[in-house]
Amino acid sequence: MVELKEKKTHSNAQRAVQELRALIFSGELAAGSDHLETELAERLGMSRTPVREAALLLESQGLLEMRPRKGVRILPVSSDDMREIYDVLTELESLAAERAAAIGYTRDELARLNAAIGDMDAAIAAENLEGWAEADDRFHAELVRLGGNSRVEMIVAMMSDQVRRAKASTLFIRPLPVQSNEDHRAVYQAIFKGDPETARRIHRAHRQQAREILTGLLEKHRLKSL
Amino acid sequence: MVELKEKKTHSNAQRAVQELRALIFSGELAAGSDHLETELAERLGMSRTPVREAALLLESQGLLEMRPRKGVRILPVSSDDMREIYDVLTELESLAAERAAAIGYTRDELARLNAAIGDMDAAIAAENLEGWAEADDRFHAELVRLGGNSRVEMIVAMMSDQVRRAKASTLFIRPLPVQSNEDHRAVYQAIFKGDPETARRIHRAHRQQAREILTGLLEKHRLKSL
DNA sequence: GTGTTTTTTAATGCATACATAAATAAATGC
DNA sequence: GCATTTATTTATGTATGCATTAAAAAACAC
Repeated sequence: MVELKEKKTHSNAQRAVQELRALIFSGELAAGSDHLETELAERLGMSRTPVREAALLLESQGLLEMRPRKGVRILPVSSDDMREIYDVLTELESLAAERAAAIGYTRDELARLNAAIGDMDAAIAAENLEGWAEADDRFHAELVRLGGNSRVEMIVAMMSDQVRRAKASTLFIRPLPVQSNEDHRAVYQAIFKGDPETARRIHRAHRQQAREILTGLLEKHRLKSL
Repeated sequence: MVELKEKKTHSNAQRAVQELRALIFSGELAAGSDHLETELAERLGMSRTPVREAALLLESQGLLEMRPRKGVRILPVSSDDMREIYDVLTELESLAAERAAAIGYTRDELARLNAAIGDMDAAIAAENLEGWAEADDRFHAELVRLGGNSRVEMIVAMMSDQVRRAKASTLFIRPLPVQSNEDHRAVYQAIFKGDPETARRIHRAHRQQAREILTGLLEKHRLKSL
């Protein structure tokens, strides 16, 4: 059998991280399910060593848990977890908004943020929920990037990962987020005008409201974990 | 040669994590220094495998960096890093203070927090800086614990680790933190009385001030990295 | 001496082997 | 039958070997 020799731009361990993430987000590795290292290794076509290293990383990111002899467990996210995560996101994103406003960006530098807002509007008009969710993610990621604190960026990315699956599950039981974009615009304006207090205050309120809506939904629908 | 058969309560990988942390905090593995996996493995009396796993974990915690062929680099902490870290700590600890106040604890449940404040007073009176630093750490850790958000706890612990070495280096060039404990008491009071807004506001101001003092010191003494 | 190519060295990334210990099944006693 | 012990299985944790390849050293040209 002839091996296809593809150029290896990534190490196997890196590939394992990416592929495991993809499997988790797609739900192929369901929340709460257990998987032996050997099984995952075979699935990814590599030995246990790089799989183990990848799993160790994903464990530190809170996506899974390695339990001796029970295999790798994909962590479910409970509504309590969701509350914790949203609280962290609220604080750190508000900080980012404040800092972004304090730094003072040009309209050009804020183009991506603005574009995300536009895309959300368009998606809402088209009732395209996935499109809206994608643009919303983009808005928040860009906001945090503009905040200029690499640690905040990292933590927010990590927490966002943890809720990503939940978002997919709740997307279709949510109300259309029409109010949401007014907040986004107001945050954008405050950043552009260089008004840190306003940027913080509005974004904070925005996030707290999002939290209430989401946790309310989860409880109403008895979704204890995702 | 007879092997001493000690009971192994921890895996080698866990031991490696603990010992590497200890070596880093003690400065035996100095910030900025490089160390080959083989060297560390020999030093810890185990093979490369568990050392590698430990290093992977510590990398995810921001204590070191694994660079192919260059070995494991113990990460220095620049004054910019310090600013980032303090900003994160400010936000998340303030959240914890607010939540702790909202939860409403009895005097008994707040005993450890109160004890830490007392110990700081005593240490200041005795001009025992290490003692003060230890009690200060204890205060902050307990505050965060009372906040009841496990993710906040984890992140704060991680960030605190990153500044731990810096604290040791700057401890003796700092002014005696006399004002500091008034803030601590006020935060304690607000939590005990169940006043979330006050708890948040005071702790936030306290942390921001600490940040200013520390970054000011670092720049004054031209300590670019630690 | 300086810049370029070739050779050598050696650190890592990964596969593999295996001892250990947990979990399960089988065997035994009553 | 049921409880208890023993045997068996098997997933992990770790050591080890090796191919790969980046970096260092050497050889070479000029």
